[in-house]
Amino acid sequence: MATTALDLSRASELFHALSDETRLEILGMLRDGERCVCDLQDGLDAAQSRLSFHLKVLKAAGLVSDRREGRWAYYTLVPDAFAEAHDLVRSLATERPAGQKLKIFGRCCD
Amino acid sequence: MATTALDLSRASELFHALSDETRLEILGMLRDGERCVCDLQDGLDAAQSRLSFHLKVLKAAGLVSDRREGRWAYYTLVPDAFAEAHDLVRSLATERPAGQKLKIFGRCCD
DNA sequence: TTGACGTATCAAGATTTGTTGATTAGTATG
DNA sequence: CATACTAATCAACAAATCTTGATACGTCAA
Repeated sequence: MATTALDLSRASELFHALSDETRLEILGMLRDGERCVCDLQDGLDAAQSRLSFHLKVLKAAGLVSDRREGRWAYYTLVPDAFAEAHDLVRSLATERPAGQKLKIFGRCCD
Repeated sequence: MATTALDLSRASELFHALSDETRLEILGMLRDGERCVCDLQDGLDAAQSRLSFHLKVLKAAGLVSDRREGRWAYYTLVPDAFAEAHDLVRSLATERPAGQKLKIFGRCCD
């Protein structure tokens, strides 16, 4: 009976994190596996603080996690968050079950 | 051999359209099927111009389509766009095939 | 034709987001 | 210890986005 009242604020956070090209490039690089920030910098040639800013957004959304090792920081994708995004997209596109239709007080335009 | 070089600007447009709570609410209402703008207004109690603005963003991203009938405008979900978003999320989360790994000129941090 | 209605568009302002360069904090190395 | 290095944070600015209220446009009904 799980009702599918999707969490709007979570959904918008997730999609917002995915809505910037720099961040998508970062995620693209992480598809190969874990990367240190310095590699990402080389790959994207983005200013260090810019990269750091976007990594922070991605991490806040739960899409990546980080690991410290000595003076380096390594970032990795978090599959669960992608699964979550995936599900959100699907439920948005899915017709609401008959019993759960929204009631609007009669169409104004009939 | 289809290479999966995902279209960043398209992806960010799509996710940006999904990244706003008002727009997600609109999409949520459209899950029940086609709606006229006036119904959406009732359902969301949002100013008319605000609604119109968000519908425009959704339409520009291809997530909804509109249909005119007399003085009313009806909006509907466009399943293809959701399928596209769906695929984008999946490919972001999917490990890049071995042959297509990005080459970075040696890790700076080894 | 006139007036009411539904919707889109526009201009102005507010808010949020992203960029840049400088600084800070922590860690390794000489 | 002093220095170099990685990365996070901050402040200031720039740019994009959202909101609001006003106006314009097309359509319907009297």
